[in-house]
Amino acid sequence: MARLAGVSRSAVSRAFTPGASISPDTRAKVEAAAAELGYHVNHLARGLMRQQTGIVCLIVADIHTPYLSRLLESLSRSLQEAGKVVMVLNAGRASGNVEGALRQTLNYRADATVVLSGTPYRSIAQSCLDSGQRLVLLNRDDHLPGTVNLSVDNARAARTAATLFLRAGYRRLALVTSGIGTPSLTARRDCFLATAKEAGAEVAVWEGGATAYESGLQGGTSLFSSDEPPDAIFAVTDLLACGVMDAVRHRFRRRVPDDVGVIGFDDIEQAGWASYDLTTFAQPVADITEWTVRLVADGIVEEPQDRVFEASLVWRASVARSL
Amino acid sequence: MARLAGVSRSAVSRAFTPGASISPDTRAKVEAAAAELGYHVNHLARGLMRQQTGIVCLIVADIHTPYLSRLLESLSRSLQEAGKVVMVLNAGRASGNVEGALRQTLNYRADATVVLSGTPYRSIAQSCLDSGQRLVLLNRDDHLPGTVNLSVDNARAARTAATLFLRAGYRRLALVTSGIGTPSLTARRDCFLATAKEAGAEVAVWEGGATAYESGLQGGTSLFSSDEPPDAIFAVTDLLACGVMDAVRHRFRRRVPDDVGVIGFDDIEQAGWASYDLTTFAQPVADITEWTVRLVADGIVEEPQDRVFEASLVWRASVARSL
DNA sequence: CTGAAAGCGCTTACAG
DNA sequence: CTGAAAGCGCTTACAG
Repeated sequence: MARLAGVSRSAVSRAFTPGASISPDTRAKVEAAAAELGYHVNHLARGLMRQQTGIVCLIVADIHTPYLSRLLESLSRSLQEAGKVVMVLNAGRASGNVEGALRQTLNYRADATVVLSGTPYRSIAQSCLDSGQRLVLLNRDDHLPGTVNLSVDNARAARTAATLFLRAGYRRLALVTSGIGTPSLTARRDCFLATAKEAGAEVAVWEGGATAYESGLQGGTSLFSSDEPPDAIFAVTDLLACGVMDAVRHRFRRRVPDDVGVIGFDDIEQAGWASYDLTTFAQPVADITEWTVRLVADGIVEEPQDRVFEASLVWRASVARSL
Repeated sequence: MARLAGVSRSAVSRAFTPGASISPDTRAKVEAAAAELGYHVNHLARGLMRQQTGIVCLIVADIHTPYLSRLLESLSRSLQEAGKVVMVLNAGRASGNVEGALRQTLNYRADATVVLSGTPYRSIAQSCLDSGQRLVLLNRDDHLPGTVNLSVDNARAARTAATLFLRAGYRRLALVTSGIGTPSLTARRDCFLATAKEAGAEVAVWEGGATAYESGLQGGTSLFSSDEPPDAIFAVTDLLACGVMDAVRHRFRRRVPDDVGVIGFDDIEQAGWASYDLTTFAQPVADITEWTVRLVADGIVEEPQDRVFEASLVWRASVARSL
């Protein structure tokens, strides 16, 4: 390559390094040769010398899920636009775990890794930090020193949900959540329960299954099979909420929002579909993305700070308007 | 590292190479040292020497879409289990294009790349091939020599859809498709139209927008605003079908399947939800995944062969049973 | 602005 | 089974 261009290896290196001091003339020669040979800088070799590879790893499970796939889309796009390249490490049950993914992260000398699902052990996370990685955790509540936590104000949203129901005149509240107690879901549950209690309202709780449509279907069915079914249900996730609504409507012929109010969380695309028209809280995907890029790609060095973003209420038609 | 273990660099290399000749004794020493130092083999450097990096790139747009995110999940999981690591290159409009993604593929010396969305130019695809990459294209109809095409039998499915409608007694057929003429969508449209024509049935066509729920909503609305609305609609995609159903039901108060039959394509999760219960064709995700892994990770060298998989009919409740 | 040299962290014949 | 040496494809001081 250098030979064909008639210059030194250094020169070709400089030709592909933005801002390197090289004359337009030699650059042209290099570019011509590159075009002829189909030459592409080997970023792996480059990463070996510079102290960065340009790789940022995204550790995630349940990619097929509406919220996570949207976050993945947003993150991958923005990271890419910031000049990074995204490695996706699937940490689902069947496909290895968070630890294995974190190890890959080390093997490929990622500049940074962001954990969307699961919680890493302290020890391996520390290894990542030690290797110079930036580590950002999304929606975890454990705080590892040196990492950054980006999260959502679950407490406030859950409180709002309870308040909304009460104000609209619903009295027999219920909560549907999955059996997988991630920090986010637990926070939503606890705050909803606490707010209801303060207001003197009882809350029926259904907890089980994965965070999926089927669980919502089950939960809704179970709740409505009791002697005194609820008249308002906070489903801790839109997927659950869709299941709940379908149970309520198709299995029990109840109307939403007249007979029963429903609130979800995430604002997945389906929440806006006419069949659901679900009142919910929108995940601050843009904020999460923006800050992740800032932390991970822009090399902000100032003491990394945790952030809590608001999940904004999206008013739709699954809750009766206050009287 | 080698020093701490008291062995040569070669020895530590062999300790991490499965099947290398090394005594249990020195392996133990190396492992102990590795644990103490938190050492992880640098796969980038390794990739420089061996002729493979272990990286396989997935080029994809619209990751947030139900079908694509499911395929991505399946592919990433299986590739990972086969010992590969997945790089996701977002080729959406706003985030660079297929060419840019393919260039990254070259920069990172991927062992293989699979194109889920978009069609690469011949020239750059050729560069990938020249660099020794395996290149698999999903659902494209252009055939680049040296690449493998994995696709779905769109023609047959579309023919089946038309036949099903006709047999069930529907007479005023319609087709809803997006304005983006990907090979798959075009094939579905053309075969549906041809089959209907053979049977002497006219088909109203609505074509526009992205392949999304909103387009379906629009298409359904437009079709039903005419003097003679259809009584059966083949939506070329489930997302479109959901939009169509919502338009039909919520805007025109028609019943599915009594007043109008609907068939979709993809079998996304939502197609199975009680609010839709959509008859559709299931994408052969398992087949696609299996063959991709086989081609990409298992190093099958035999002359690469294109494959066409069947999309199996999933009978649900959006089409009336034949009389 | 340019080139020769050293080095990034590995692996792989090659001897032993 | 093991080590010394060469080399993968780059970048980066260091002189000029």
